Amino acid sequence: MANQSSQGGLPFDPVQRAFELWERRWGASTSMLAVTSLMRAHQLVLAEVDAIVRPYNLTFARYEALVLLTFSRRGSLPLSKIGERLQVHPTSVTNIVDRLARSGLVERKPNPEDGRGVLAEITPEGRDVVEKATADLMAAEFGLGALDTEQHRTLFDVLRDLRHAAGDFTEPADTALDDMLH
Amino acid sequence: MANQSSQGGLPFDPVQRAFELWERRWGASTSMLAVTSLMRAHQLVLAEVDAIVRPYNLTFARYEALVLLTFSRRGSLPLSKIGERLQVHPTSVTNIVDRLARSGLVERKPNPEDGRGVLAEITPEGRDVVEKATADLMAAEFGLGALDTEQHRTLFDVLRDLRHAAGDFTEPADTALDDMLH
DNA sequence: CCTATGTCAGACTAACTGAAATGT
DNA sequence: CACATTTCAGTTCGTCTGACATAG
Repeated sequence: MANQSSQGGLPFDPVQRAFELWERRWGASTSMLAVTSLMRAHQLVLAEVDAIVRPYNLTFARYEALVLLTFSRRGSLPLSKIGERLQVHPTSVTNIVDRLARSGLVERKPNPEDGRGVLAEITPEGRDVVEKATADLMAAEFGLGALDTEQHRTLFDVLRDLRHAAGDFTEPADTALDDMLH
Repeated sequence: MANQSSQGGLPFDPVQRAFELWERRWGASTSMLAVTSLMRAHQLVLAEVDAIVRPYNLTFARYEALVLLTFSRRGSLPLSKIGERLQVHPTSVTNIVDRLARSGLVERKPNPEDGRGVLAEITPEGRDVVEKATADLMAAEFGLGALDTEQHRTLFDVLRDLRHAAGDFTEPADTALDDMLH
């Protein structure tokens, strides 16, 4: 993407600097430290994955929608389901699917089970693009190559607590994933 | 903000579900798991802090710019410095400062040390708004009240490694912050 | 002359509101 | 009828490019 965030490189950690100044003014706040870290890390990672996926005329959001379709049994899903799973606004789903359809990666179909509904169905070309983009993303380790598996897992664990508290899902904590990773 | 992301609440963890399906198709990728977690957590936290700060007619980005100004010696900074510190694009800085100026929280001044430059200077009303918004954010623990100090710190540590690898800053790892927090 | 600072116009992504069409 | 699904028009936010005026 060669965007703003990938060129800078300050001689000090701006997040830590902000924390120190903050502390003098309002007292130490570890949540401020964590939130600031999260915002900045997100910006950097998003820039990287967007750049990787850009040659396929995708954004990361569009890529995620495409992946979701490949995971469905029939290769198609109602737009409403896409919005629910990816947590994107209905009008944004319309927009994302339009964009994918214009690129020929997806087709709009009427939903045979619901006259109101529209299905987005992935095309063969869409499947091809997903495979290629996925290979690139995995080769680049989604921009997280500098972290080890332990750290990936730590991130997931802490952020899962966060997401759960924020209402992202209601399922009680389970151990299924622990089994898979060990 | 009462936006899209705060209403849903799936009966299962969508990130974990995606990871499981992913694994069957392309093999386990802990970086995929971490990135997906990061994206989703960011969305939720941003929605929360934006909502907290909204009554002051601020977004979190505008709030951050305002805080940065209160940290400066003279209460003013060149727009270029603001962009550098917050990692936002020059045209976005112009935009953010315009918006703050329209609300009377900031004033544009010519830079006496550089005829090309413009300073954004925080107004007394701006200082007042920062104090109030900060109190609200700290009361809400920046939306991270569900996590403990240990987890905040863990998040910072892992994300600092990530940011460092992504070129956010060049300083070698140091222990100053460890001293402060223990 | 070359570079840095900021602004402007214009495109793009995505979220949001509110309203409407269409079906269940 | 109330409700759900999707679309549309219009707004906001922030990023980006490319061009430009101005000044170091």
